[in-house]
Amino acid sequence: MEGKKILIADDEPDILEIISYNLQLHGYEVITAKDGDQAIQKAKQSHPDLIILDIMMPKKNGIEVCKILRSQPEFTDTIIVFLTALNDELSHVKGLEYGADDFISKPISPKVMVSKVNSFFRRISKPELNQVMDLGDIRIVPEEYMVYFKGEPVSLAKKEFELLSYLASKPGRVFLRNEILNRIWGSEVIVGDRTIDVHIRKIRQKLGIDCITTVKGVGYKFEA
Amino acid sequence: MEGKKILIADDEPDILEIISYNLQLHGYEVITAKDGDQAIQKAKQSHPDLIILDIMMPKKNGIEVCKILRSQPEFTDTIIVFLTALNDELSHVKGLEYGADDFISKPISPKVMVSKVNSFFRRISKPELNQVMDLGDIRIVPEEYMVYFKGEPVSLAKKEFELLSYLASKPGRVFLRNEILNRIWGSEVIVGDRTIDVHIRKIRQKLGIDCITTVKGVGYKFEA
DNA sequence: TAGGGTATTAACAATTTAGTAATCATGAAT
DNA sequence: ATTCATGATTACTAAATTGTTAATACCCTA
Repeated sequence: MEGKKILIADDEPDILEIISYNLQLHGYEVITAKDGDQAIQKAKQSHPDLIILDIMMPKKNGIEVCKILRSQPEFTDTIIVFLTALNDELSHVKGLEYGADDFISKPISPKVMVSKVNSFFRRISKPELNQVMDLGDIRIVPEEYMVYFKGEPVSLAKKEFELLSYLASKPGRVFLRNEILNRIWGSEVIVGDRTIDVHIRKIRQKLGIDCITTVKGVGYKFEA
Repeated sequence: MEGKKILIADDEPDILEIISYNLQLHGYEVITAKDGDQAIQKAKQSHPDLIILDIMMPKKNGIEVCKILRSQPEFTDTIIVFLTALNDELSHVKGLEYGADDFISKPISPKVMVSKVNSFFRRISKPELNQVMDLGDIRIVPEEYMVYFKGEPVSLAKKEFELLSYLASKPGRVFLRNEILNRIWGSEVIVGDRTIDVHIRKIRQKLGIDCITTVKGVGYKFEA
């Protein structure tokens, strides 16, 4: 990943050190911050592509930082990820509310950290994602969060839209349930088994046609 | 190839000696056996990545050894290769029928032997799975969980698809019923003997042509 | 050509998996 | 404060897949 910028905020210098060292080894540009205020300040001046926030930090905690950044237009597209203690359910919930994209549980090995970071970038670097997609009768316009069926606008909710865009990003290709969960819900968020189905159903309902095919025991695929 | 284990079974000590010496020079770990029974015993205790079997051996011949090993779950991914006399067509045919992956004709120079062995590992180490398979009129696209017959899409259920993909992964090679069970159902799951047949039937039915040949008493093979 | 073993087949039963509708919690909008 | 949309969950239903059985059919060999 050539020269992507990552901001890491944590109050433990050791962690900051070891993580940033390893990420730099893999070609990332790393900026560090040791508390919440610094995180905000550095984020504003360097515009990172990915921000990793420890929840527990002096000055402002990770959630506050996230909340503040998310409210600014220039950070709407930035990936924001939290570092959380292993079973910190509350932070997960709070984090999601304030626009976190995913979570990383501590403790974590540098190796795993790097691979997680790689996957975040893989996730967003899909070029299709911000481009208008024309697929037969269906046109997906990410900019507007809108889908058009034969020219008629159909408004989908956020999750529905993301789901449809994801599937449509590679028509014909089957996406496993797990892949979908990881991509749309994040790797550490656990949602019930039927949740995907329900969203799929809503999409089918709203579009009026069945452009999504079920592959039993495997997953779903988009077909024009 | 760092530390791959190779088992060679041949009843001529000279051949054993010269081949194993040369393979060791190239960084392979070599185990030798001088007859069929020993080959089976050593295979079980050392779990080699590649097994080279002379056809003509005391105790049990190469084909018998192959058949026995192939029916055990732990050897489904092991490459098994036969040493055959140059024009021994019959052994070639028989060998394929009992699950050999390839043949090496005798006499063979150590140099050629080493390069053949290298190529076996190269072939195996790249995961062919997920790759589109084009086999005459039939095209298998794992990504889509779809099979095309003369361009026409044919949708198979999960098990059917897995089964077909497996057989088609090596056209001409016969897969023993046990191998199929181990690979598609896993070694813990026990299903009746007729189950495979039924799935094979469905595949034949859906595809409309008989690309799967029955080898009575042994197993099935894919043929384009 | 009769018999043993083996595969094919169709019908059925079991199991697994997805679809659905109703419901709840939450936050945003009015 | 009430309403509304979203998103998740639940319990139930529907459907497809998968496995079994049992009645043939097939082929080799004697």
